[in-house]
Amino acid sequence: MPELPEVETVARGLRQAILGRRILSVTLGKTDFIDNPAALEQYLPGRRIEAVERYGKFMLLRLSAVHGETSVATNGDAAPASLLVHLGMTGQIAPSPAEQPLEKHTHVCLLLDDGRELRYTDARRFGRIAYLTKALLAEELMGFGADPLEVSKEEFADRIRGRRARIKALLLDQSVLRGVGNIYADESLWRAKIHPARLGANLNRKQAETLRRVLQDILQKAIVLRGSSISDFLDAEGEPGEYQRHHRAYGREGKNCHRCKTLIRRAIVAGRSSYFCPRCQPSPRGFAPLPLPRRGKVRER
DNA sequence: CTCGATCCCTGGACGC
DNA sequence: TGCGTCCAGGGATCGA
Repeated sequence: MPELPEVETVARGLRQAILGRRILSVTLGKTDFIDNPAALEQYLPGRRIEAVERYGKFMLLRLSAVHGETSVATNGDAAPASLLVHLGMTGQIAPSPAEQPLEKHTHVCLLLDDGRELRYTDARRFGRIAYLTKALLAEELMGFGADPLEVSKEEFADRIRGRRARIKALLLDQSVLRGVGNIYADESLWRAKIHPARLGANLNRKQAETLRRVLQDILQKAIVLRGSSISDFLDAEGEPGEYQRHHRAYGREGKNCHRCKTLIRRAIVAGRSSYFCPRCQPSPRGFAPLPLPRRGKVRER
């Protein structure tokens, strides 16, 4: 599940691999996850990929203007634009030699001017792709919260302590912080010894600052290790990440807490499976974890 | 404002 | 061995 570290890893790989390439043509498969498929076919060819940026869990491929000849490009769509890519749960994007057979679930192929194709595959199609003009992009990015790696102590505390929602819900809310998902929310709460079901407003300043600090540390370490591969995340080079080996809470139901040996438990918080240590992360009143499953469940390495 | 429920989608794990 | 069922989850949306 690509979150900030995974998306950052992919963006860096893409930056190395396709910066400066020109898009020659577009081939689409299933398009129900693409905002306006016709716009991709109409406006991408001829444009150069000038930058690859990350914004929360989005990747932004910055595209050059289409210059010169008139073509059919009307309504101001010759200006610089962006291709927005969200990997959803199972999205992968990577360049391949154009002659290489297509992986299953390949839905977008961008033929590049060096003979390769930038291919997007996504089994579940929870991802999103959109061709956006400058104005549409600005509109799209409105309403997102702070970058968790950049957010100041004061802003973080304000965004968390001013809210009566559960801390887990706040960490997952992209309008509070952009880029945190289920894995890094649980990992940072474990490190900060804060139960996911606690309310943001009930955290004191010290707890909020601890949470910010460990979240930043975890995200940075995860980026260095190229993200977590728990199901099928692969980066732009087709390589898995390594951070899953460092998970202390996520996916560890029934295993020992690395601090106190108590069994890690699971509960549904904010509609998501949440993993925590019932001893290190004291629960709010009346909040019970799910019963432990009798048989072992999937394990990560 | 905050909550839960529902939907989208497929592959893999699990139970019998 | 095979088949049905459940679950994973980011995000949108809707009703309470």
